[in-house]
Amino acid sequence: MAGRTLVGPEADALDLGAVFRALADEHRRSVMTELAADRSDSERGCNSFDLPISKQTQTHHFRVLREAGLIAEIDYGNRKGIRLRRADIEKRFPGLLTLLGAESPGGTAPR
Amino acid sequence: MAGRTLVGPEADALDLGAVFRALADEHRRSVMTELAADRSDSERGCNSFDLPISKQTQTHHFRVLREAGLIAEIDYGNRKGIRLRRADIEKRFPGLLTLLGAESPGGTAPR
DNA sequence: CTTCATGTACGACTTGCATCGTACCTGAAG
DNA sequence: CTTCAGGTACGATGCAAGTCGTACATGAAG
Repeated sequence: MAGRTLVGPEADALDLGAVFRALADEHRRSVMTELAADRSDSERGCNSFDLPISKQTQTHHFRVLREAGLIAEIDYGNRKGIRLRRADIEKRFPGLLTLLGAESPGGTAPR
Repeated sequence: MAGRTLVGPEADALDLGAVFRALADEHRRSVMTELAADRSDSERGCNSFDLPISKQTQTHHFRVLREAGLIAEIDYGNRKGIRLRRADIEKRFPGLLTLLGAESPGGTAPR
């Protein structure tokens, strides 16, 4: 029941280059935007994001997000959970998550 | 004497994906970090950044930064000036420039 | 004019990366 | 046990991007 938690680098070791590279992809950014919008930071299933890509590619993207230090993955064996590392991100790069929310209001929004 | 100013998209049209893609490259990020650190926002020559890459590649990188809306290029014909679009960036993505300054304190810094 | 430094245009090369096909593993349900 | 869904590992593929070589344009200096 208790799965092993896979985490990337520690909070102080987060690399801004890796973070920007991770957030450069549309699919990964949409995942992060959803996670950042949920203030409860509840654990989510990794197929609850409705990504229009195959399973293998999703695995790849979640790995990139984890290695960038943005999320933690909880491995249950045949299932996987995703959790946003909000505290660590805010500690190392304050304001980054707020920035993700600023994507719609004025950008692609029809207003 | 007065060169033509080349600017990318307007402030409201800045795309977060393009911005992250632009900042994902080490060389472009170093340029932006230097620009963000100079609070006077003075115009700078484009070879004042000591980039360890060829002229052609520098041209390419500055073009990417301009098309992402992060800088403006002033064309003097045989010379070029670089200016940070601080106001526009702060208006659309407040806190982004501050984030660039957070690269050293705790990351690659020797402490 | 010629010379020179700066920057660009075009093309080629190489690397990185997103994507998917196939095969395999894991745990739950039957 | 078998079946099945969720996830991973590995390899292949196609495309985007960083890099540079060659050639050319621009304006200043001589």
